[in-house]
Amino acid sequence: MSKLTGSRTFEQVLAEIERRITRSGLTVGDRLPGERQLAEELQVSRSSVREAFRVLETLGLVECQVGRGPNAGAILTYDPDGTLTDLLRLNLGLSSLTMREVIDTRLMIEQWSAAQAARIPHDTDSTQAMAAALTAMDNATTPEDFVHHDMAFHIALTDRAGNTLNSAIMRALSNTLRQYAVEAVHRLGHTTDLQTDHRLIHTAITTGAPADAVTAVTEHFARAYPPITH
Amino acid sequence: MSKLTGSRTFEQVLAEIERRITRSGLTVGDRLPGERQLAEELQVSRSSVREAFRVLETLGLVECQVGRGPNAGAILTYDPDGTLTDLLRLNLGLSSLTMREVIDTRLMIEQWSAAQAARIPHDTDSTQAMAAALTAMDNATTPEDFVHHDMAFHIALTDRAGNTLNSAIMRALSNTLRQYAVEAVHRLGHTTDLQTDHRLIHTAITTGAPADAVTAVTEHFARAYPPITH
DNA sequence: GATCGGTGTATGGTCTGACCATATTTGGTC
DNA sequence: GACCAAATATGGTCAGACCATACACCGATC
Repeated sequence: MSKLTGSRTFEQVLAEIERRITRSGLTVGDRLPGERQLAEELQVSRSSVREAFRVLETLGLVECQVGRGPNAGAILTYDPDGTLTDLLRLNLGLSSLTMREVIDTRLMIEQWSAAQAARIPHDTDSTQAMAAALTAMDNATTPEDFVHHDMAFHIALTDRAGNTLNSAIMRALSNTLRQYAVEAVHRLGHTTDLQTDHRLIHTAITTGAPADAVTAVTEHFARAYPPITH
Repeated sequence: MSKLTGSRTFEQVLAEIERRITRSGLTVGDRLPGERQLAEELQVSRSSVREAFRVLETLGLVECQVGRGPNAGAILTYDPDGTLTDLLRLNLGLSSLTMREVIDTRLMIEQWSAAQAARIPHDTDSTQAMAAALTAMDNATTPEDFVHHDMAFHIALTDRAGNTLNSAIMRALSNTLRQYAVEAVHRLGHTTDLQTDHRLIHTAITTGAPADAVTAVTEHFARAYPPITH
């Protein structure tokens, strides 16, 4: 239960909201009661409700909109990426995590995803996304632009494996590594080798060769994020 | 920057706190200014500071203690597990995630960790933790007790690979699967096969056989979490 | 001098009530 | 029917008060 049950009032509000979500079958897109209404229903102050909402918002479960109408209020949503990205960035700032660990975890997910993607039947969405990212990288003129489409390529690869949890983690890891990747491209000075890697990965997946896909991903990472780096 | 920069006041407070953490080299164990002081320094209301603190607390970066003295106030800490556990549980509640995805991600991490652990030199701490968990599982009398030590075994395995990010994710996944695992043990009716698996994994790691370790982990999961399950 | 106990105080936790900004809804006017 | 203005519901913010807690301080006692 961790932080969602406790003596503090806002934690009890959290517990009640979680109860309503699980019991009453609330799902993504549904609206939560307004702050004032929930405060009165639960006999707590609006401040406590608001603190609970901040927690839910941090966890990527609700989005809050001001104003009036069907789009206003707290809406249940699904966005773990933001939470995970914040979590990674702040822990990197606190030095309780190293860039190398982030890179290794991303390699782990991509190896796994590439193997899975090569085994399952074609998924037009993610396949097209990968192909589009490849050509976009060919046409990229700046490192920033290249990295943008590079991220799209690797995310599409992960999505193709079909595990939404891995996809969410992958997105957060990519966000965290974005600036790092831009600098890496600047250092390399060119992107031809990286694109060669990408096409090897792409071919291995589309031709259904899991082992080749894993090897290609591994070699790509060795080139893009050599072990020397901090 | 995601949620940490925005127009809302508490988001600016968050940005300022993050700035202080990264710039001023604040680290785990240090104290943040009190709510009242920070409110005055930043010329915002205490409510806004509190909402920012709730976010930081949710992200596992600070712990708040009431009272007075060196242990009171907001202390920088490091506990991503709690955040991730909440995140997983709530997303399972929202049905935006399935138990199977959680299990697959855990398998991925354990395969990777087992391979890493078998390659690196012995680490007395985690090696002893694994051995202790094995004997504790032998002596366990209830499924709850068994699962408790089973979790310790698998977490020690992951820790042994030396990636704190993977360890944090692994802990959260284990927490999420705890009840599920207890029920699985009840269904099985006995734990001898599981223990055989554990000892195979343990031996493969301590004798430095990465491939065997991966195989053993994979087969263990096939037994403990067969693909039929919901 | 050391120990014990009461008081002071800084801290987070909560509540109330007010006001603002925004976006939709409502209703009146042309 | 189209358009514009007022009403309204919503989150965002603020100020100020009070409570519970846990340590700090200081005096009395041994």
